[in-house]
Amino acid sequence: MRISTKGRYGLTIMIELAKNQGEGPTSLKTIAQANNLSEHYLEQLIAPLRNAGLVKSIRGAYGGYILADAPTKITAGDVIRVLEGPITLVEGIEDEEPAQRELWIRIRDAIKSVLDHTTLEDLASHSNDTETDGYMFYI
Amino acid sequence: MRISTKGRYGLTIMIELAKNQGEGPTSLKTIAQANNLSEHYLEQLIAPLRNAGLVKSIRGAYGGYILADAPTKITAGDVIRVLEGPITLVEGIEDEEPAQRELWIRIRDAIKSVLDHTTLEDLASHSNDTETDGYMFYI
DNA sequence: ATAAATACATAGTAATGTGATAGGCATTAG
DNA sequence: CTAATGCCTATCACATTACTATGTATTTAT
Repeated sequence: MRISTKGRYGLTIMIELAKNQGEGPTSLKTIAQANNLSEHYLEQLIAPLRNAGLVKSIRGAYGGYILADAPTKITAGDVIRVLEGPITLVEGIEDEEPAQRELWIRIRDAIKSVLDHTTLEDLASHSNDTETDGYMFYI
Repeated sequence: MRISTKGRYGLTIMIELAKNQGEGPTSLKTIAQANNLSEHYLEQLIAPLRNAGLVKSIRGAYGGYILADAPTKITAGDVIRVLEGPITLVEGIEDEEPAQRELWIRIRDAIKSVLDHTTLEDLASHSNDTETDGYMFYI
């Protein structure tokens, strides 16, 4: 139950685009350098985001990417769903054991609620928070 | 962001033990056959549950496993935590990008709340529900 | 005592996913 | 034209998953 770097880096890209919104295209090179990530790897992550219509690309020199919609209209769920795939908490659809079904449903709903109510604007506006707590990321 | 069969089958074992509570030890063979699972694989899953003190083993013929505590005292979180490891939503502890921190914290808290408030008794008492909806497992 | 049933242990393995790296083609501003 | 950038395909090392295989140790029923 881990969110891979796909989703995390994808969100990083989208947050950067949200911060630069209205200022012309932002290149992946810029984002990669600012976040110390591999530009080539980010290319692979933004391809599905483009195909999903979440970003628009401007090709050629001084090109880059812009958000396809306002930061208030794009949610973390939009991004995570594209990059982490059709997220299945459990795989077996015809689960022979109904005992666990309600548990997964409750967890799914909880995650879904958070993802779909957090917009890129929410995330971009917290970029300057600095408090850190490593344990916070363990369940 | 998927819960593997480790966690699922582990819960299956624990739910079976909860249902048979007070009726002597239940063998893995019985549980494996009832749920159409590999007994050998279940052996590997129950080892950490035993080491964590969630179940007790009775060796020898007509032995098996019993819950180490009442089904009302053991939560889904106890089981999932043991089998899915120290669950990290994200890995980087010293995250350079604080923008996403609050998102992961919210999701973590939501999942944690569900896992820690669902007991084996809750799960065992829903064993006979039969409604099915495949889409329910996608986020 | 013996045989059956069961827990306990270790190793191997095919398939898949992750997190990249490498190289090159296509497009466009200047 | 040239540099900057997007776009595309391939490859790869590593870890994880979901088992399977092959035992050994322990206890009970007979």
